[in-house]
Amino acid sequence: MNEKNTISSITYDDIKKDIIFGKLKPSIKLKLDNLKNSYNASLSTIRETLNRLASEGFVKAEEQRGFFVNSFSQDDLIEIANLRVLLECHALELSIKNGDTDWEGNLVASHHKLHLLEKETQKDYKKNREEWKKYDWGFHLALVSNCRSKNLLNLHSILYDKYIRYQMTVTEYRGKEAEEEHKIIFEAALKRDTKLASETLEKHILKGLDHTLTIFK
Amino acid sequence: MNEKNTISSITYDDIKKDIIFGKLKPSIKLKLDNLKNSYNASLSTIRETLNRLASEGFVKAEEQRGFFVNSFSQDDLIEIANLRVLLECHALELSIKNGDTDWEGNLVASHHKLHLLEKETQKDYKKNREEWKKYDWGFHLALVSNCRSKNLLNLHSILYDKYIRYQMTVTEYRGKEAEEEHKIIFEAALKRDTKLASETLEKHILKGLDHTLTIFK
DNA sequence: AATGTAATAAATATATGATATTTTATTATG
DNA sequence: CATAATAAAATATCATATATTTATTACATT
Repeated sequence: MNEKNTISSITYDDIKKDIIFGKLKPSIKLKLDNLKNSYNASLSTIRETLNRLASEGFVKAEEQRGFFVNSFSQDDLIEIANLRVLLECHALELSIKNGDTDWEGNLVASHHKLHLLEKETQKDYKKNREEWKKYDWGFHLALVSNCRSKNLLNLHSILYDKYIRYQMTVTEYRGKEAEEEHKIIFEAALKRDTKLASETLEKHILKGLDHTLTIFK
Repeated sequence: MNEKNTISSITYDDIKKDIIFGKLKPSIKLKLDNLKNSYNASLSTIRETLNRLASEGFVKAEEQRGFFVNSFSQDDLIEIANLRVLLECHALELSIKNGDTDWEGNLVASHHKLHLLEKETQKDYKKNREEWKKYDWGFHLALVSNCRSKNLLNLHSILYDKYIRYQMTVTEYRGKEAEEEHKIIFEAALKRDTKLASETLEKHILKGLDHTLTIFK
């Protein structure tokens, strides 16, 4: 149920994915005619998609001059990381407070799946990036999913993707350290240790930021 | 310079405004053909606009079933108010910390203009709602404008509009009390009293929430 | 000859109207 | 009264036409 049927939504997913994983590189111009051919959709459909992505901040729309993949900058990355800390830690705290059995079960499952994949990822990061992102997202979403604010969850998911877009350009996997952080956050959340969970999550995001900032050096 | 030339951007502004001020009522279906006629634009242009507004959360898009003005609910309003507190107070604190002369000047000006208009507004709120919103926004923007995070400012402006959409349906003006809060925030910001400014801003938003919640009773 | 400006051509974005597909409403049938 | 078949309405998509921007060329000035 709730399948994505329309060309529009398929195109949206495809282009967004290509931006996040760097197939469509920062700052490049998105020429409508090119996109039309590579994504097999009409101009109107492409424009709808780009307008949506522009609203979310993955694409920059310049009136009558066209669309561009949003550029990278150190400041932008720092802003995004800090906002992610603000929203995700807040959501995590709410989530833990509201914590119920379903949430806990889902959290255990998603951490387990992430943990399994982390081993694979260490072998060949580049190859497994998409998979890794899927399970990392699954875990972080499970953490905050019980915050009872759809508005907050929406904002958070966009911010997560923006953060990850930068991270996906870094060639080395942060690995061991990040896994350890995941584990601490996970266990703290189960124990309802809001403070430890939130503080470790903040560290986790900011250390990821540091790791990613190397691309600007 | 930087004028809004395209039909698309004009239509976007118009429809957004009509949603915020309740001319397009919550939950109603936005039939493309009707909009096409009332806003004098082609179907594709209307669709572009609605896709943008859907991304921002003013419109709900249901695949192959069309577009609807986002519905009202008590929970949604509470979520929005709380998120506005989180983001706006955070931005205010940053803004005050970075506070410079330009920021201060702009703040004085915008508070002055708001103060002048508040007197007018008391006479005939319904008539002056649009004007009031413009100056209230001017003041709140001036407060946070120095936070040095474009990402934060973008999110904040959308949240502000969502909050105000609810408030615009309330017939009575909160008046005196809100004006007093504005004044305290303003003076605290000038004195660089971050704590007082932030705490009063939080109260201000939450009292506005209470006032608006009456529409659900 | 080098540089700046104006005129033209090409590329591109914007906007529209026509067609195809899907959903919703209506009618017919068991 | 429920279900199936049909008709109507609405959405989604596309192909084409118009307007704007960008690139190229020609011309004039120092």
